[in-house]
Amino acid sequence: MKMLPEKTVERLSQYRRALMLCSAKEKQHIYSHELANLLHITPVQVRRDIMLIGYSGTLRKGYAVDELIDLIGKILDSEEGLNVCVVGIGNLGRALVKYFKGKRTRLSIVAAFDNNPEKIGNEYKKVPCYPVDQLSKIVKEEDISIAILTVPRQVAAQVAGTIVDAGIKGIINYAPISINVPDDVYLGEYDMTTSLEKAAYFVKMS
Amino acid sequence: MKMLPEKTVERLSQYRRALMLCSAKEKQHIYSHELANLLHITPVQVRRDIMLIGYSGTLRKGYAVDELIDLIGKILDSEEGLNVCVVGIGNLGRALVKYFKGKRTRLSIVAAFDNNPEKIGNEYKKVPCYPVDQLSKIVKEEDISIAILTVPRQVAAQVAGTIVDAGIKGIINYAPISINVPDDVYLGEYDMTTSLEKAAYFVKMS
DNA sequence: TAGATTGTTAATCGATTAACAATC
DNA sequence: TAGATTGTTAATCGATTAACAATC
Repeated sequence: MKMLPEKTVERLSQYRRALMLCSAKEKQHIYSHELANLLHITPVQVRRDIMLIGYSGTLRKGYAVDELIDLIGKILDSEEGLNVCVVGIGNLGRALVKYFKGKRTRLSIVAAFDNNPEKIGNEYKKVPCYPVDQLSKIVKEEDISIAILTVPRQVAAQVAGTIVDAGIKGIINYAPISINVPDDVYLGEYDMTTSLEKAAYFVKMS
Repeated sequence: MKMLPEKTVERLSQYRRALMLCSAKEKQHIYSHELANLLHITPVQVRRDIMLIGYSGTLRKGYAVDELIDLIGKILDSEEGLNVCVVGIGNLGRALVKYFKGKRTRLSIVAAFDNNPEKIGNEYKKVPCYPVDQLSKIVKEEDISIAILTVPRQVAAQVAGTIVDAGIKGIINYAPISINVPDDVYLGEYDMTTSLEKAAYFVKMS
């Protein structure tokens, strides 16, 4: 299948989560406007996204919840699953491990890395913590393809280099500085300072 | 001044941080292409953003670092400063407090809220923790205008209601569900599951 | 049938990039 | 002068929304 637009991919992830809540409540069909309300977007956008993934609803009945969940799974998930590591196991790293651990069968956090001797060798939510200099080795052993970077600003660039050299294919960067990666490595940057300053600007201006 | 585009506001926050690092290294001028490299964007975009905020560089010399920092401050920061609270002081809430505390003079985290009795009454990085049912009172007393929401999914909707009722003007939602707020309240939603699933999709497809 | 809903194309909007004039 | 750089308009690109046909 052709690559979907970024924003559609983001919404598919959110549709799935909303749909799984519906499924848990035994709701079997859902209208585009209902799904739209759950995500606070428009019904047209929902229908367009669903059109893009090639699914069809039933007129006057809406979309079959479980079918749509399965289809989104086929699109978003890798058949064999992907392994993820967290680099930097401070508060933010632990929040991520705690949140993701066990949430998805096809996306699992299998290792953490840190340089604090007190943390190395420990497990957090059953995820073992290794020293950063073993990153390359463990990434190969455990076949890890995505790294979540939650280290302090000062070491972010250097650690990012280590991660890229280890052959990681995607990095999610929560460190408060932009990092540099080759073109063939996916990079998502999420900067909490920027989020907060942006909110402050729009609150001030409104 | 007229409202700036969202993306420009985000980049201004990042320009400022990069510029402050330059300033700390006693670098006094910076070219658009240097600033662009630090953020991994194009020089044209840097120049266009700087044009939008009405600043001018010097031909062949670039932009004066400290002047630009000051101007971005005038645009992003409120003169009187804004107060912020964190609602839900788990790992993620603590990560945010630890990271922001003392970072900005015009944007301070002044309170945390939680319902866990072990946390109430404690301070974390000098930020006091109150029970959620005192939110409205404390928000008024401390003149808080922005809330960062880091509570579990199950209670997010309800807590969001409490926050809106207390008169908060901006919410940054890190809870893994979309929340509903009136039109006049700024809402930024940052969903870590979506970030990770998006990365997985593009890694898989690349 | 009338109303509600899906599916899809075309128009619009917002953001980025290309092109280039100005000038040190 | 030639080359490097800023500043700005116009073109392009990507995403959303409006409009509407189809149909249960």
